[in-house]
Amino acid sequence: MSIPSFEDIITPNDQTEARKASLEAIGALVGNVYPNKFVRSSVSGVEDTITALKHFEKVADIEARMAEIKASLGEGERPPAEKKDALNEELKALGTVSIAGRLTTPTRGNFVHLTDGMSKLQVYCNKKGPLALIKNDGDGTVDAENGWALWQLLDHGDLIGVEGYLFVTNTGEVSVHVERLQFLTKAMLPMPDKMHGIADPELQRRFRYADLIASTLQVEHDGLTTREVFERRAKLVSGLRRFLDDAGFIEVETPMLTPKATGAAAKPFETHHNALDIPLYARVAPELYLKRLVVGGFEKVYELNRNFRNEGLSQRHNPEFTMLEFYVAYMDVNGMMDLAETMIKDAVAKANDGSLVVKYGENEIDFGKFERISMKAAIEKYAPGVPVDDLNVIAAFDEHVEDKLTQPTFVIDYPKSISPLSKASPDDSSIAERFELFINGMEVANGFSELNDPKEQYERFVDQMSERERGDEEAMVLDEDYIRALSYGMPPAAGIGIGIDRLVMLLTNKHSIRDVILFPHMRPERRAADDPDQIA
RNA sequence: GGUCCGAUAGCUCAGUCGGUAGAGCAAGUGGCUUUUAACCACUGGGUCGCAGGUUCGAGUCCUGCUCGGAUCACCA
Repeated sequence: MSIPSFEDIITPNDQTEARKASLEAIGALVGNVYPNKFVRSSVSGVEDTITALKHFEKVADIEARMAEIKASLGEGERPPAEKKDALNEELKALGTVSIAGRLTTPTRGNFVHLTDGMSKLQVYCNKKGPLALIKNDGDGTVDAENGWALWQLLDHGDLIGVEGYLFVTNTGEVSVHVERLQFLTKAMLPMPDKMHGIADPELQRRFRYADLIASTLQVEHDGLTTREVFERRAKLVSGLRRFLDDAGFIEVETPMLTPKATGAAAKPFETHHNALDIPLYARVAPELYLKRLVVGGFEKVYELNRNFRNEGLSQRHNPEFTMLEFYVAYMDVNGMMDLAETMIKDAVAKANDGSLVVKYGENEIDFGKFERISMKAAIEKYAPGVPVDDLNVIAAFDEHVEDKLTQPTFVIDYPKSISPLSKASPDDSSIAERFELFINGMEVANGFSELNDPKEQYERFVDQMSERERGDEEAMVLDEDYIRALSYGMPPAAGIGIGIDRLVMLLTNKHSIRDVILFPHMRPERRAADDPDQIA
């Protein structure tokens, strides 16, 4: 196994060679081509990122007034000079702004947009000057002669800092008139296609950084940009956290590496701890740890983090996925459905601009109302005539019902036999007090009244172990310590696990889980040098 | 793992019946310099995923492989 050369990784071509030549020429002008910092101004009261400036009251006001002026004009007509000049006086009074960003277009003309990833701001350089460059010599030495020379050496995608004053152009766009230009970092690779971005889903996922750059460079796109997908994901996650924190929950972190992979029916990833010389398993669920904490007196507790399951990949399955699990003491399954519904509505509204309705493919999903239906009633409703008995109820449900549950639906009354951690219904001992939430045919959440009788839990584990011996690799493993914990007395409690990635898919109209995970698992890249077929 | 589809310039894509490898963007040179995705002119850029086969001749047809996507199976 040889160490790849730099050229193995960044294969030279006409594009990289041109950028390398540009970088050398820039170095001759500015010195260090990888300076350590650029101090942005704070005209807007906070550090002037491009986004902060765009949202700055004064700038927004000028833009609004210019929009009004433009609205009164005919097609192609330009704003009258005296009105423009008046706005420019106001902008100039703000003084010098210093902003930094990535060039969204080549510097062919005098105008180019800089982006901070979220917003764009136009900057203007005049060949006739005055246009200086700031050297990267640590002292900020100003070279009054070579600003334009530097400008001409810049490439699409380079990162620069500019100092100048704000003004509105003849066409009415707020821009920065650059007086001093500082080179910050070179983009050695060409930018993605400005019209289409990165179209190949493999490359989007493998080169997520470039896909994210494309989000802000791209001129047109259908639906949300990749950047917007992950902004929405962040809003959902923070919305869920805020809801739970405000409701008095405590957030905890329980082990990711566990001596037993249990708490869910799934195949684990196995690893080995050298010092202890024991096998460890990446957790398949935090469930049993969280309930130990309920025993310990954390009556409202949640964990929002990754689970790992060593199973096939699909549009809806990634080997690691994010789950929100929480438990509430003294609550039963019905209380949990109420709570989950309230929480999901709250978080969806926060992430979806206040609306509870989302478009998903051909469907419109309304988070405003959640149906509740028993598993058997659902089969009778969606697959009338299909015989239902305790043996085939799950198979019949999977086959005939699941994909018909488009609107948010709590399916209740699961067979106890497939719910080894949940309490039986007081009315029917073969039924578990359990629900699953389905939206668009996808299982989004799973919850139940938690079994807290240590003896019965032990027996359920023993049943699971005999399932394992019959070859069911996913049957749960007995956890002796959990039985001990329950023996201290766990209050009656309800718990739930919510698949965050799937919820994000619904909110972003994405049909593959890999589009809502920044770095989904892919087969490793193969270099030509590793490929025996390609070695001459 | 099965089936189907795909892989052509840095990016997005065309390539007809098997007959000299194409466009737009990006890049280079020169011009222009208050523009709103693409200003004007010229130029360079290809192991057509990899390997083999059929053929006088393969981007195109056949076989195998690699990678990806869709779908089924498996799986929450």
